[in-house]
Amino acid sequence: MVTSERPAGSDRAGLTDALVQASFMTMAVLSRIGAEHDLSLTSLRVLAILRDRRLKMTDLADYLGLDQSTMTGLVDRAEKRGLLERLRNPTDGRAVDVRISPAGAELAQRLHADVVRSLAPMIDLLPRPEQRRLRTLLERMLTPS
Amino acid sequence: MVTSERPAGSDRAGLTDALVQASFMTMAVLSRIGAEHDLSLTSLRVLAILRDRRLKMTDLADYLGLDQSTMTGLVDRAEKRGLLERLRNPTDGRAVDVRISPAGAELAQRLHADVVRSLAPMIDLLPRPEQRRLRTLLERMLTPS
DNA sequence: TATTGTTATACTCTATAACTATA
DNA sequence: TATAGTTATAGAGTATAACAATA
Repeated sequence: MVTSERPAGSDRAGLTDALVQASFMTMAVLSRIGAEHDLSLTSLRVLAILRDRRLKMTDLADYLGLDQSTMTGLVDRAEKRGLLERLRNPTDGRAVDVRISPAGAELAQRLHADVVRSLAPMIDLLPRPEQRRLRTLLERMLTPS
Repeated sequence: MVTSERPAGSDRAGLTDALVQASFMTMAVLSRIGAEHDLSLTSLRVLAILRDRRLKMTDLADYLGLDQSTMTGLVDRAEKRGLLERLRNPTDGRAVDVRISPAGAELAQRLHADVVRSLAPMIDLLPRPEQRRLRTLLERMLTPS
């Protein structure tokens, strides 16, 4: 779970705990950066996802694992702040597309740079070659090739 | 000018992205497991933290990076469900200690096992020796030794 | 005076249920 | 009928400000 003690039964438990702990640390950084711009973790994610994509409300909700009604509120608030735009879907009259605005794209870029910069102190606790190894291992775990 | 070496900013960006992606994946698993027991990610964490510790409200809030007033509500709800107990702090009349209850400890153990089991499919995408390497790298990053 | 915790308040996030419009 | 999206509603999570009790 969160604590770092390892029940001496399974090998997997140790890696699980390390992964969970690293995740909470990462999320804390993302949360702080979001909060500095009045953005929740979810809004941060929406912005990141829409950086290079235009999606229907439904697809966005599926992507985030949220209900459609939740998406409505999220997009409402982001649109009101000028970060996103709602558009008519050209092929389905019921659907609504969401696209990032120029201001939103600019913010998203700044946020990403901020995340990289904020995680650097943690990452740099590893020497460069180990950083590369860690990245490779994580990517192999994320991409069931 | 401080950096005369090849800055490898893109190196760091790659690891950052992998770390963020792995974290979101991990958090999704934790959220789902929490939701199955009507627990938020934060409540899940509280339970995990108190598994082997008894803490003052303030220390708990600091640990989680939350305001004290937020802790009040979290502990209220968990206490009402019989998962935690409030206790008088023996040395400071203002302070309130929080301790996990027997029922809470039992649930926490079940949750931890659930997390290990749920992350196993992802973890097992790596062969065992690589799992050990990943764990070592993560722990080295988490523990500024 | 400073610290600990709670309460009051307000806003965001979230899901469920009911609704409208389109397919 | 089924799907896409919104609205209404309710509850949890969160912070800020004001407060009481204790140090």
